[in-house]
Amino acid sequence: MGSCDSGLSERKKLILKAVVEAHIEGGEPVGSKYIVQNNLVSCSSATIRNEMAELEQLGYLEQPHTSAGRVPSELGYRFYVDSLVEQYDNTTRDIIQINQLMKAKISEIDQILDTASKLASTLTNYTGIAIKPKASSVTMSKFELVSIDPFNFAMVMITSNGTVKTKKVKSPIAFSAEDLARLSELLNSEICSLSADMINLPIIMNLEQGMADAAFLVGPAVKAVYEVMNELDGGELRYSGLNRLLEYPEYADTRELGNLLGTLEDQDEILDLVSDPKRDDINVLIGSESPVKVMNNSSLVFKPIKKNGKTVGIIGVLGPRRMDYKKVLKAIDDIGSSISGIIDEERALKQGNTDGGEGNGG
Amino acid sequence: MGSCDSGLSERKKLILKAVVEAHIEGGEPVGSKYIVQNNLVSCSSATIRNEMAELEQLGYLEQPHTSAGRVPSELGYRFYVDSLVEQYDNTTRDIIQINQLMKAKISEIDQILDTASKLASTLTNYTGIAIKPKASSVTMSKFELVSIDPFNFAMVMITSNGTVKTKKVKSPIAFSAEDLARLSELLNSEICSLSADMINLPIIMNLEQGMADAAFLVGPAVKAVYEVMNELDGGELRYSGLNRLLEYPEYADTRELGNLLGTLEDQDEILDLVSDPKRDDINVLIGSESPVKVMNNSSLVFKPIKKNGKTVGIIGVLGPRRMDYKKVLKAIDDIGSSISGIIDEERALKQGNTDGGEGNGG
DNA sequence: ATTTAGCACTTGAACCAAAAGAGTGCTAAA
DNA sequence: TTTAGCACTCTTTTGGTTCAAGTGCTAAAT
Repeated sequence: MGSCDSGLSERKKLILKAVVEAHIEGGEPVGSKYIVQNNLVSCSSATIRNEMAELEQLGYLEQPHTSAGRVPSELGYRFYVDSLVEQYDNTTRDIIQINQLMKAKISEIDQILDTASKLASTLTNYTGIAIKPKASSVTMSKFELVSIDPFNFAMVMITSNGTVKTKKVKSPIAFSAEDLARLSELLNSEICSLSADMINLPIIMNLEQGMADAAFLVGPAVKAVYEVMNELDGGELRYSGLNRLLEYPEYADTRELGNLLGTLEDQDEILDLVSDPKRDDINVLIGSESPVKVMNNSSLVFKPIKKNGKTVGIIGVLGPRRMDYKKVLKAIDDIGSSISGIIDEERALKQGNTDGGEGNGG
Repeated sequence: MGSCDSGLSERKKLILKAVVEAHIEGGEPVGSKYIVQNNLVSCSSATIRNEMAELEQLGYLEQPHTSAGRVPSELGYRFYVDSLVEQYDNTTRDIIQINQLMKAKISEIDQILDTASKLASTLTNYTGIAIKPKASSVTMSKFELVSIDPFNFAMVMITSNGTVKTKKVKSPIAFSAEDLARLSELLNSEICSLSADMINLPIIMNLEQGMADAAFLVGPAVKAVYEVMNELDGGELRYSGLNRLLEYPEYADTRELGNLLGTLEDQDEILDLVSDPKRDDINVLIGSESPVKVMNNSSLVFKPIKKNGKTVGIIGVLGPRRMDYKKVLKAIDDIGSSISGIIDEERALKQGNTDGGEGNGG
């Protein structure tokens, strides 16, 4: 294609590509030295410098300041991407098949909690959280594996209660597309409709046997399944309005926020934390009162949602330790009461309960 | 109540409360000078200093360093919160009524896009986005107003297509609970099932007349309704995996991220941006190629989802300008194709199409 | 004609010391 | 018991100096 030529010599293209990819990789400006040291182009640094100067003049590279390396300009990225797209258009695409997974129904209680969480966030201007009731003995009903690169793939799982979970899995050894397909087949045939405690050694060994020389994939995969099952077993945490926390200087350091988010993702800790409320009513955990270390500068206000005197969910607000407790307490209390009303109403409507226990798994 | 006493003198309580509230308000350590200047306690700064020193010894306050003001300790917050809760327990709680709103069904396409967005985020380690197809002529089917404080309330709205939207509204003048109730009644009776262009001046004047001396609420409320309708009219944007962006130094400055998020919330801009794709296939907007200023350091890769040759949704990935385009392009392309397959399959199932379109989009 | 080596130059980052500013603790007077 | 005043402490800001990285250019080598 002539348009792809752009009048750039092959070497310039090579250098441009090297700069773009090195910058994508590392995020820092790329110097001429780096390129020769990594054998990305075979000539001296001086030559690279000359070429880079020209590439800059042509608009493909930029210099943050005189004594820094080069960074791709927008045009540079554009050139890189266009050439990628071109090369990509001619490639056979391996299309992900995720039919059923995408169409999984979200349960009603999920929706209620989700809305509650959003409302809590809007009312208080902090992050709203909602915790789904325990759904004991979850099983998997479908697996789909998606390759990311030769060492990573994503597991998309649909569970018996209709939740879709995505998990990234890292393989110790590079795997092939065939390996992944085989693993998918095996998981779907062997693991589906098994609860967590039914996945025992014989089953794992069976899987490993089935995978033959790609048995190394079984361990990480099973671990991911376990994790998801346990997460769901212990309930599920959703949050909304994360961005509101960015307003507060407490979270100006991104690491602080990152840690907190990490903790939220790692739901176990939070779940442990709220699963044993001291008060039946509204609870306030201030800073390190919570056993979760990373929350030392944050507070959590939450309230269990009761149904027949049994906790079926939790809603709350997460924010800086110096949150406006007055506002938050009121909001959570109101929303909590409102939801309880809804749930009770639902119960009245369903009327199908025999022993007063819960009737649905989600 | 003896437990509330804690052996603190009334003045100490007053000072503690002042410090807590000032710190909640401002986020900075509170000095003795500040307290007297704002007339929070009526004595000299020296006295306050003495009291604060004692409060610190008692564990209610802390000093970040010698020459800083005081900050509430966890015990301080705890004391404050406990007294709040106590006072709160005796108050009549105004419970929010949001029955139907909470139970609104999320449409299937929403769920598909949501899952797609999550998957995109997992696969690429950036933020996934999904844009819902335009739903022209949305109407509102229910309003619920929730008071935040005398100057702010939240509007929770359920729309004809089943989406629940929450919006915070600021009133120019303080309003009462009765005002809000009346407004809610009026909105539900007058605005429901009207499309955006049917809300005209007579209707607004009618509302204002109905609100009588609280007519000042009508303007902001109608504006919020308008906004929601326009947002939904133009589609809806969802994102997931925001936290992944925190890993990248590009977003180390929280403001950068905050701006970006603000832009995402302000969906119009992004919607404009993607609603006119240059390619039918995969699109890449690099930095300031997008007309959205705030995205100068970010890139957006997206792909329209087609059905009968018509765009019914968009999925994509948002990340730093130096994103791994190779990975992202592949992921988006694959997911997009997959979704197209699903949608087509659905169409095949529904069979409601009169003008037989082409076979498949994938 | 092109590539390479060498060197002077530029410039942000890191570091340090001094000055400024804020708020306290303490003492002595009211 | 409260208040005024002042010395003291500790962070923040400022300014200047050094350091290291990477360049551009010139002259030599291929």
